[in-house]
Amino acid sequence: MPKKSNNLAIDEPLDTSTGCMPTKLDALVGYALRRAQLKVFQHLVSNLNKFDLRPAQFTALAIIEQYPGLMQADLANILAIEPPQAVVLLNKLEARSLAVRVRCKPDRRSYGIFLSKAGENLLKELKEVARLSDEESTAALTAEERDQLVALLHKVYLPEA
Amino acid sequence: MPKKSNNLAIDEPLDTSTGCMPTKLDALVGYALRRAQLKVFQHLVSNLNKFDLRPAQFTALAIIEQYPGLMQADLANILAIEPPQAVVLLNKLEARSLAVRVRCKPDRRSYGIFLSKAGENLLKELKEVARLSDEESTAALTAEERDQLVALLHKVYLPEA
DNA sequence: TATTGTTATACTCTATAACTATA
DNA sequence: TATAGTTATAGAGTATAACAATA
Repeated sequence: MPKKSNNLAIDEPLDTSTGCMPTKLDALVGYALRRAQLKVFQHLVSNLNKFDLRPAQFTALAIIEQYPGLMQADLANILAIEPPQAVVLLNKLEARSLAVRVRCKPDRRSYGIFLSKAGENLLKELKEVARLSDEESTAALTAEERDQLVALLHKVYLPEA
Repeated sequence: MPKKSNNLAIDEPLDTSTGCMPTKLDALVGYALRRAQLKVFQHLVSNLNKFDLRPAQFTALAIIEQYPGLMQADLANILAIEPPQAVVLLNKLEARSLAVRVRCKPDRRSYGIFLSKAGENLLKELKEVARLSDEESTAALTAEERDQLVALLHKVYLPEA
């Protein structure tokens, strides 16, 4: 019979030191998504620390490259953040001369946002860092499984499909 | 030839109103994970709002059910939060009489944490809510794809495997 | 001296309302 | 009046240091 070491409902003390305990919640998509996202995200955060950048700042640079001249409101929409957050984010990028706001001629309320040459160069490097960080934090997957995972995730969050 | 409507690098204004813009970043696992997680998580948040509960509180209830009598430090470890966060979380659960702290006889510094009968009953309901929320927010997936996704996510964040 | 839980604190992220300047 | 951007502020979530009680 099992030994009884104390008066609690569990006889064996839990060993929660291994970093990640499997629970019954793992069957939920939302729970599994959260745990996996947290791991991959934190790995990227530590890789971007060397550049004194946050993931959202890297994302913003990539979006500005893809849509040069876009307005702040569009950047906020694509990043899924509120306009006030876009302001502080852009302030930091502009203070580091990675991006610039250019007053729009036809509508002088808005700006066109562009990457600086320095921003372009840094982004090129960051993309490789992100790709590598991705592979490292999902090293348990084969390349094929990684593609499968990304395809399934797209089905979840991209419209139409 | 394409019409030129302004002096920006893009000729056509962006339509970012559709909720989610595809970008080149979608090829990154981390980015896709984040977007999908955000969508599924926010759906759960709005479903749990009816119960005035946050996802972490639901998770805590489920973990306490699985490991009745566990210590606060273990709960913190499994939830991947810091001990001070576990304190406020448990304070709220205890204030609503969903969980209880019981002083541990052999080591009077620690508590054993248990669900109340009300906590057990509520958790039963919450599990169904979470399962349904999961299915709704991943309605673009077949049941088989959902299982595939969960299996791939486990490979990413669970040890050994 | 070390450990469990706690308090206090701070820093980030997020969300909202109110303001400005243009339209 | 409506819109683009901004400011101010408040609420979560998260992390650390310092403390009390117990071992």
